[in-house]
Amino acid sequence: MRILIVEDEPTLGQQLKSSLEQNGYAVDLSTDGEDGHFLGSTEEYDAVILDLGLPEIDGLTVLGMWRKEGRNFPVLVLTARDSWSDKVAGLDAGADDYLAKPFQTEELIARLRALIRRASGNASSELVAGNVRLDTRSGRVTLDGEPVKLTAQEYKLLSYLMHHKGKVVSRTELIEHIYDQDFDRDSNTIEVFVTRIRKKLGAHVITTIRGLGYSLDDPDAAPRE
Amino acid sequence: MRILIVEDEPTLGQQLKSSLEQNGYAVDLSTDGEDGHFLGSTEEYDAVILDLGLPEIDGLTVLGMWRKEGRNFPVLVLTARDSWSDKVAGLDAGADDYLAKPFQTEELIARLRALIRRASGNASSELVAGNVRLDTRSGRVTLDGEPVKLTAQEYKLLSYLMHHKGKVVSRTELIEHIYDQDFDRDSNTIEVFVTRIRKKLGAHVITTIRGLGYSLDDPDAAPRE
DNA sequence: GAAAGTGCATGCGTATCCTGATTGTCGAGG
DNA sequence: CCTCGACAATCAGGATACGCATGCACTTTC
Repeated sequence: MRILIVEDEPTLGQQLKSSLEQNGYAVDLSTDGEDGHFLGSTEEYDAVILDLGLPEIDGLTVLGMWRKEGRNFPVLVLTARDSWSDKVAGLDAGADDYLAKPFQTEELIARLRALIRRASGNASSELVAGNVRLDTRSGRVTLDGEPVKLTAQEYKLLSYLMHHKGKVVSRTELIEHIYDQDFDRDSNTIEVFVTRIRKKLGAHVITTIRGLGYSLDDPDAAPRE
Repeated sequence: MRILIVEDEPTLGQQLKSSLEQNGYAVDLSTDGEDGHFLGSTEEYDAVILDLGLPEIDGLTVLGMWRKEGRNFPVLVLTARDSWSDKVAGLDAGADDYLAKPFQTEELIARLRALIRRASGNASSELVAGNVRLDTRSGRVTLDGEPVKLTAQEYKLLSYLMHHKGKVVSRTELIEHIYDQDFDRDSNTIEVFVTRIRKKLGAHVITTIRGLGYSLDDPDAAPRE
């Protein structure tokens, strides 16, 4: 885990740096807003500790610039000022947490842990097979990055196949998982939807295994010409 | 956005509830740990406000149980005690933010906003999708820069969709997050409000995915079908 | 008490699904 | 190598469930 500290008081900055390093973090320290902004824009950090009372550029300004640039690392804001209106401004400017000086180092570290945990918490569960991607959280499918519109049944079928990538899935298994309970077993709906999916995503995505069922293979895993 | 408050002091609890409701949240209120835990385990919340000093079961215990069950909504912890060791314990137990009593209601709401914003992966307090902008701080919505008047429910629905931009949101999910507990699940209210929002903002903002739900797309991110 | 907001019910139009028939492929055996 | 049977793919038309729009009654707000 890599942390950036932007803090103009050298004493406090150094003290924080060594505390965090003792806790296993890699720490970069910047003492003014301009330099700090540059580091945050160019390097990759898991979290940033930002002092509001900076010379030259205000901390809030720096934060706003990062957010405009699309930087979305979690930011913990430090300030000597203790009025709640400042807190509100900081939080609304895009800060994720707030700590008023003076503070206990233990508390800072605990909040940092919580921030990083949460930031990594919403990782999107994405299934990938070749040039097809299916995000189960958002329920959306892309082909070579281009979004593809699937109907409800098409999505269900593709989703099941991608969850069982590489495995041969029989028609009855598909019917059992896509439809509820009693459904006319001898109908060719599955074939119909396989056809439709192939039309939208390309024929190669779903392989037919004659007499057994279908299979969805990842070309990367099994390179074949 | 739907919030759960677990607070044993009835006066404070009610006061918080109405404050949040005035700010457009759907709020469930629980006055003891056991009931609160049950609600948090069974219903869908976007954030939880949890008092540590509860009768029967301790707040920290409740929080720990939720996290063990895999519940990962953001939790804001309240406590009368002001020692930092309690804060550390709370944060390590899985809390995402911390507020010591007494506090300003404005600060609570600001922190709540920040929590929800981060939980949905957004860095800025202003949500943008195409030519529609929604400022969560002021509760204003603009279309091509022109302010648009939305009713309370319309705003709630749009806000939820914008917090989950790109995701396909089912009708039940919308109902669960816009309304509190008891509400008739099978009604066409959602469709009605979708219609009304489309009338005000244009039909293109909300996409219908037949059989699955609705989705709010950013034209920049999704150029063509 | 007027005005605005909310939620339910109705009828309508259409995208989506399923069915059944037809056409197309594969593979074994002559 | 050709033929034939079995299985799979495709096509198109009708049925249906789904979502949309509108009107109306109830509630809330000022």
